Amino acid sequence: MADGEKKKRTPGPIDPDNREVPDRRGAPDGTAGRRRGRPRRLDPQAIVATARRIIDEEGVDALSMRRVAREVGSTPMALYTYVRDKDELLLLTLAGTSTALPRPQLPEDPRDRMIAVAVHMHGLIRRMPWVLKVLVRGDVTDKKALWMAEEIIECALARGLGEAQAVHAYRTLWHFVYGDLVFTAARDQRAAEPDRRPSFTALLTGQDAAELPRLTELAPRWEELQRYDVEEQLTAIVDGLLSRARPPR
Amino acid sequence: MADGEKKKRTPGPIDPDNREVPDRRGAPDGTAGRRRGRPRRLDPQAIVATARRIIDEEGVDALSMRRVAREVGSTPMALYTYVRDKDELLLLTLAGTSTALPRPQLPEDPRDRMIAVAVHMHGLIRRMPWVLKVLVRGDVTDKKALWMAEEIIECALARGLGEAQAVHAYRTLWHFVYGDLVFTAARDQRAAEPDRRPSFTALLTGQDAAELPRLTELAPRWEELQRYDVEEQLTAIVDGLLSRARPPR
DNA sequence: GCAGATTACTGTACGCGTATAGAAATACAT
DNA sequence: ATGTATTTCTATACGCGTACAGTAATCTGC
Repeated sequence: MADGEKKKRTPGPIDPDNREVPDRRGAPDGTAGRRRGRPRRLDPQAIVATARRIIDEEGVDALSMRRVAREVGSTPMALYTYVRDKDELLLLTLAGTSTALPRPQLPEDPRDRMIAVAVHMHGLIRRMPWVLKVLVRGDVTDKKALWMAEEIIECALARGLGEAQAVHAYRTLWHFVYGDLVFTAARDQRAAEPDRRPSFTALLTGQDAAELPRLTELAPRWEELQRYDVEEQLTAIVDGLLSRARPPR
Repeated sequence: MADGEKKKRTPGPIDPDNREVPDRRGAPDGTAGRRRGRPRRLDPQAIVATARRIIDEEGVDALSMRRVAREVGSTPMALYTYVRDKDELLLLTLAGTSTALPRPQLPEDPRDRMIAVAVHMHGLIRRMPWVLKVLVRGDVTDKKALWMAEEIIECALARGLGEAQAVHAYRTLWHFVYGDLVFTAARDQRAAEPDRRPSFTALLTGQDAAELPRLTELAPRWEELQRYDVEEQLTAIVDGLLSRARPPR
């Protein structure tokens, strides 16, 4: 009790896989021994379930700690017994969501397979854009999504990349996918707002034309030129990454 | 006045380039005619300047509308006469900041030049991580930063890419850079927190090993394997993108 | 002078995430 | 029984971004 760090947040964490963690402290064996302190009145699973329901029904913006607390019949701060902060709640909510996602049919060729997985990854998140905010915090915490990393790395290795190179390739692809999704989402949202801020292309005037001739030239078609096919870009990236392999002899 | 949309936010916007917009409404010619309504008591420039000072001195987390209002001797809501929301204030703050950034020496070869610009871009933002939050909202609003887009696109064209391809290449590079920065920042922050959440590699147990053999194998070295050299990855991406050029004949 | 019109600002309020302090409810050692 | 340790939950409070409604100060046309 001297000046060391105090232990906090002792309660068992919520397991993403819908199995209650049986409180390792109660009994040394597997049998969930009785807890020591005040008994729980909240069900950790119910908290996550409520959060998920709110998100499903009204979108991620409708989710608030106060709202969840109200709906599970408690106070906001009580939730903090089970989650460190709102982000953690989101993370747990996400972890349970992607459980039932079918894997697509994948090509045999490692290169094509890599591309296909990356495209799949992109499309997956594109359809549930709210996870973007969460994914930054905990990398891909969901085991159900790890097969994509596994596949990409495996393919990279099959094409002769070293272990480090293969992992780097995975991260590079993921970073691009993430960046693309963030900006696409931002642009979509911007387009939805009525009084949009002028695109930078509108700012290009006389004196800029001298310094930025190419941008000035392309400005009128800028919006249109921006739109690319993600698969094409991913293909290019994959080819670039795979070109780093030492040639198979 | 019937059922049309009401006009709001009539006040002239703040010009990023530190020149006051002279209120186009007062007089048709250039002379800044007298304004019509109640005279201003706040200086738009001062608002942005104060925001910038707070960020420089105490970091972006210290910035709040209330704080800025207090420091310019006004009320929070008064600021909303000049900026639509906090994000816009951040955007304006950013726009003025990057003014005095010197361009680096660049290689002549288009490919190397592309890579160099992308690396420069990455390093630039890496040194002021708070801009990440802002950049999503408005694309690159700062004219002083547009030369990088210009250079990249120009190089891509020089290497035989079509106009659309060149713009796509720029966006692809930018999306990757952005994604990389976001995740790197997130990881740095996570590492700084004492009680870090277990990395996914710690979650891999028995049954996972069967489904995810490669990840399980790499798990012990995961943290180390993640770290890549950005320039290497950018080089690979650039090469991949440039390989889409139709061969110069 | 005086009545709008127009612009700039004030006051109040809402819901938010969460820090902090303490109260309540249990198990366990005495 | 009685304290003590442990855990869970409650109460209160802070600062946040900003919606909304009103007030104040100026210009313009009469």
